Amino acid sequence: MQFQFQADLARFFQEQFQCESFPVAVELCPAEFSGDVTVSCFPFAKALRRNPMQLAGQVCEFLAAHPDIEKAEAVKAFVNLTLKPAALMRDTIADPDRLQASSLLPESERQRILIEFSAPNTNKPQHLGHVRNNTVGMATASILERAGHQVFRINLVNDRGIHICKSMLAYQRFGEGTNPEKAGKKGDHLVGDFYVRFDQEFRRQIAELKANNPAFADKDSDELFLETEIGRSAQQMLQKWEQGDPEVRQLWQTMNQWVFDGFAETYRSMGVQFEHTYLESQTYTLGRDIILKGLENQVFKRREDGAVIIEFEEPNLGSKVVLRSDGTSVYVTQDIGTTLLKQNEYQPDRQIWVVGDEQKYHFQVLFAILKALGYSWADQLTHMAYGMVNLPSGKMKSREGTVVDADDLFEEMANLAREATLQRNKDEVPADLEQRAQVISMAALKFMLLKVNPKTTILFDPQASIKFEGDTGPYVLYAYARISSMLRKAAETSKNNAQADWGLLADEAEKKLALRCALYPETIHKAARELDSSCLAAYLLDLAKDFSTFYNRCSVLNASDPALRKTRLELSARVRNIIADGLHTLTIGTLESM
RNA sequence: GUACCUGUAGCUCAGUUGGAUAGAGCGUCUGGCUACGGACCAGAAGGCCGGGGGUUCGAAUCCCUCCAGGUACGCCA
Repeated sequence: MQFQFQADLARFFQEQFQCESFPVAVELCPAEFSGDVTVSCFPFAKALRRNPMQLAGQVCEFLAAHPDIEKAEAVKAFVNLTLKPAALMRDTIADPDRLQASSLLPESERQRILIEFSAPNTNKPQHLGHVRNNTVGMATASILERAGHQVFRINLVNDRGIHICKSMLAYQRFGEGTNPEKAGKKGDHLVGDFYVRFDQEFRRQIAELKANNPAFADKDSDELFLETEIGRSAQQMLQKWEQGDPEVRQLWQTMNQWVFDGFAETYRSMGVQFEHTYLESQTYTLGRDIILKGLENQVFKRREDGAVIIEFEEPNLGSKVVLRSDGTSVYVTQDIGTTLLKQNEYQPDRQIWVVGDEQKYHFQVLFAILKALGYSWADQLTHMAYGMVNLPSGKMKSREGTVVDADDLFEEMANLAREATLQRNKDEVPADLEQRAQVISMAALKFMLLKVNPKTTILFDPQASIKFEGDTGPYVLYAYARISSMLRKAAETSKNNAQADWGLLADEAEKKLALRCALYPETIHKAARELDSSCLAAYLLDLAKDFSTFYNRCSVLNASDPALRKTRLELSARVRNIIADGLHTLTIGTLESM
């Protein structure tokens, strides 16, 4: 918000106290006081080293005489202002271009930003946890872009490793030559079934093993992996894969392709897109040379057993193996390699990883190593750690089948949205019913995930499902559809060429709505600066709520005179544009009717 | 054991560069349709902001401590 009187007040301070100029902030006046906006005098009191109450008196006196202000009232250290409607509208929404332009960051602050998210494994379909990652990743990228940054969305698919070999092995043994077409199943689901099948067989063998060897009785099953026949076979398969065994590679290629095809469909439903997808099978050896070079430069050292390690000065980080004693890479080594690759290929000013908060330590280690290696950009790396999605029964586990599957969830949600839409349109089934069901259900789901702070752990109750009423995506969509409907009607019935006159908008609800609109640019800035979609989601709810209040109090199409009607239509149209802009920034679509 | 995260209304969550009487939604209870679209609006009830101490004119917010829940600390990824 930027009002004329703020600049005037700043000048007043300069003259009155012979001081440097400092910014004058305003906020919305709380509902329990009368006024449109409030000036808090605590910041001035600090800057000027004066009594805040006394300052409030002076500020009140100055502003009461200001031509834009109808009434100024000092309450303790606050000055509550009622603005003249014409001035309020002039400084908030009368000029939509200004609103649009000010939501972009200044040129000097815009960066090239690379954001990596999703990063699925190719042994199973995606579940609600991945949906949160994808949604947060896409929305964050989109928010950064909206604020003026240049953004590159990157996926790094974990397409190799023991977990994939498990699915492959189970397929060889129990698959009977099936494929997605024969099974009538999405490829990622089919491969996931074999992952679960592997685990069943593994657990059967573990039980058998424990029954026959009392010594194993209290060991946990991960420790006994190589004691089982099927575990050893999976290990052997991984070794064959690494040696490039043609048969294993062929099967790997085939099953991975099934999964990629399945993922493509899931991504399409969600509107997820990447500038580039890296495959771990092509990058996993990259970090090793850098480690060896670092070993020469004494960033790392070789332990007696041959492993290469780094010892951190920071005690909480301890020490970390970066090359195994057999010379192969570990997880963090691979990430060092891919980070450098991305840095070289995209030359970003900043890299962001959207990865679960359980990997905080990993990223601390990664960033600390890159810093130790002397890369100047190493302090421009951010781990955007988000919380898990848990079920009432606890954590989701793919191999135990206790997950909310992404595709199933999308389908259920779309069914609910379709029913609700039909319920509302009993007379005539809308031609675009499918489209509506898709947009509404995705809006509900994404909004639910985006309105909470990314770092909170979400509890998702499948029984309670996802609501379409109250604090939801559909509520915001509904405000948009209502305005659209109103504007359509206005276009049909408009017979006059009345001019908008902003001074006519004097109702509480009209002023509140205009003020809310004016808060949009700073909300975008905050969301981008803090990588937090939730403040934008909360803003859109407030905006939609303020619109609904206005809509119920102030008649638009049947307004008492043509100029008032025209002005209210203009106001509504601006609200509609902001809702659309905001929802699209959260990667949520809009509907003209619902 | 050490580090980090979380603890706010019955439930799900906002609110921290310290500022007015702590806010929404759901649920519960009252009202509002001769409708510019009821996926709505107006209102009520519901809180020692996990406990205790401290700093401050002022603390949900900062510091200390305790309690509860979660996560991480692999030559797994």
